[in-house]
Amino acid sequence: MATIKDVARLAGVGLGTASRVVSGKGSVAPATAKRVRRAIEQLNFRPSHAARSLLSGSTQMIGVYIPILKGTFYTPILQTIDAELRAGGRHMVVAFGHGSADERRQAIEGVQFLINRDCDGLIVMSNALLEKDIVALGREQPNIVVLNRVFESMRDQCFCADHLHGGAVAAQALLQHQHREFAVIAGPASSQDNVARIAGFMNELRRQGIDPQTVRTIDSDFSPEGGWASAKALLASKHRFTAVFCANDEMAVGALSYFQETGLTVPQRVSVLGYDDTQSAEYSAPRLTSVHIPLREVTVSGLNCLLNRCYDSLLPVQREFPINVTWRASITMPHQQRSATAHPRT
Amino acid sequence: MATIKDVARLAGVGLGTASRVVSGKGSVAPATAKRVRRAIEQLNFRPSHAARSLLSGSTQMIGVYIPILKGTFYTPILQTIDAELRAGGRHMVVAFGHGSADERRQAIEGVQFLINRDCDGLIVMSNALLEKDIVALGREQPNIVVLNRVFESMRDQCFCADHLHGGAVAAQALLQHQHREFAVIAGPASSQDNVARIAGFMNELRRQGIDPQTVRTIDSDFSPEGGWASAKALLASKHRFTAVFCANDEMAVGALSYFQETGLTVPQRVSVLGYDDTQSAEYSAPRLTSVHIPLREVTVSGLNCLLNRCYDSLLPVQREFPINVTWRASITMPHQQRSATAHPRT
DNA sequence: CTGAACATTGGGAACGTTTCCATAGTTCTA
DNA sequence: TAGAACTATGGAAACGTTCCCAATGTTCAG
Repeated sequence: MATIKDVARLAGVGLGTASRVVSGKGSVAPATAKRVRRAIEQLNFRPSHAARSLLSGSTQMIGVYIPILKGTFYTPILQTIDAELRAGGRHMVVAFGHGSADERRQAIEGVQFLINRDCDGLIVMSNALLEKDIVALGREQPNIVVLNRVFESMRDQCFCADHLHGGAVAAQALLQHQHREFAVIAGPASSQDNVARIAGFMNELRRQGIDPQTVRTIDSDFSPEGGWASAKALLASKHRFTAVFCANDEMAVGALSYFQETGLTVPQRVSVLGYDDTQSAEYSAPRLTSVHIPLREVTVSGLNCLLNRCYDSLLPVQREFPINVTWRASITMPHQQRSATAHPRT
Repeated sequence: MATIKDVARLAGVGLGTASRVVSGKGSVAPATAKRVRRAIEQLNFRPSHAARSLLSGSTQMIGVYIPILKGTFYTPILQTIDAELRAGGRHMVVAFGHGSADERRQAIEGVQFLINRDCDGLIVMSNALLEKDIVALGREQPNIVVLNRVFESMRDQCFCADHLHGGAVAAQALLQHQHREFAVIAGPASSQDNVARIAGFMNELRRQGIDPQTVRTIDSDFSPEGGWASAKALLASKHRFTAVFCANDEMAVGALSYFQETGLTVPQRVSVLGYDDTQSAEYSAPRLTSVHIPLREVTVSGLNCLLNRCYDSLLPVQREFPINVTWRASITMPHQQRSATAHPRT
């Protein structure tokens, strides 16, 4: 690989001049610049990032930690980060957890890995991390932004939609359609955003005169498998409900699948509401009505906040994110359906 | 950030000695090593990758280009690459295309970007790239491996399941269930692996005495939207069929969604077969029977081949990949169903 | 006791940039 | 026309490693 010295030699100029042409800083006589550019072309010279990083102390590299790359939730986030970053000539390096056990250790290791790789900044998503973990990590690399979760000790570096409100929106959607008997398929209790949306849902129910005690909640794990199994458990429990609120779309899809298997048609016999409005909601059978979280805006704001920290730029950052529901086909009025337990074919 | 000089000074040793302890090469007296390690601990020293790269000429970084991160096809690939790489202390940097128009230019730019970032090697997936593009790119960085597609000029760097055979497997699955009237929802004609699986499907049909002319094929785009629209077009065309072969799961899911909307129950009235056996097949409604491609093995083999090139390791590489079908609920015998066009409720 | 073999150590050179300073040449001002 | 103010240029220093060579100390065979 040609170096800038080769370029300088070929162009018959000094090292400094060649460098000035490459980086575009400082003044160079037009004729000289042209000669240098020709040499660059001829040698197919491209500056070494390693050398630049060494000198500048900046790698132009942002690390992203994602607990698991499965399902449709995280992919748009990565896509967004990559696009934004690459537009600015920087790049993204990713570390994934591999799911299953010991997520906390995985998260710590993953983030550590990214820090060791000299990332200028980090974007972290994890429910398994504890407050003290993030604090410890932050000591090594203060440029951290957290998505979809808030740590009290660093609120201004956390970007998260108001899931308490999101839960309320979900409840309203169902109440609006005259539903009064509910079931809930919740995410894991360890997930902060899950508990917020469930709490929001229950609060709104209470506010509208429905006793949260009457709703049967099953805790699951955000996966379609979990949704499927929860739907099964729900039906087995003989609890009466005309609508199910699922804490994310993946579980809703799993539930849809189970209902279909048992001949309980949606929405004719049960209404189903999803959450997140991810791609899996769009073409499920039936298409899933879901609470829409503007994840793109959340991501961009978080990223911008990070870039502002790392490179003192002044990118716009937004802290409030509107939540609404995307209406599709999985919800109808209950007088058009009979209670789920009434005639399950199972 | 502490440097190795600080470590040496604090430990009261020379630069070389400190370096020997850090890298674990060369001999150091146990007592000295201990002092150095303590200094490392105390200063929280971590070696600079930039400096190492500069000296060694290797970044320990593998670039991955993916045309678009949407749906469930590419995510397990990324997950696999990340896990394998990270286990070896290396890391992955990703560049995505943003879909839509001009995929070829996007792919070239994306790969160029990765090359400029000094990746030691590249994994590329793209149907839009031309033979000459990959050749040109290969001149700049010869360590390239291509997944799920084969370029004639670099067969040994391409890892791809035998989709011609995959298509045949698909046909057999349907024929086995007594189907004789078919429709096909195909991927884009520009996609090499798509045309292979369709050709394989048709060949097998012919071999078993069915005229491929009698099957109605609709070209689509691998997306659920496309599958949905194609299913609609299929029904509108009044073509008779008892089974649909979809060239990937995403389109199959879209088709399932459309069939559900129009009351055409699957598999009672139409059988649907997917391809790739991705996660979207697992919890669709009904669960989708799909041709299983061992994508993990393909990915690992490709990656290993690349690592062998980059770091002359001797990781195992596999070139033949078994294809079979994962049976779920979307296929049944046609005498249990009536031809799709017979009574569409539409 | 002597010299050879070996273990341990210190420090300079090099990797490929950018930045800064010094120098030379050129234009402008009074 | 003298000097000031620029512009254009070359090259040394520095970034943080690793590798190599030289130097020192230690052990051991004869």
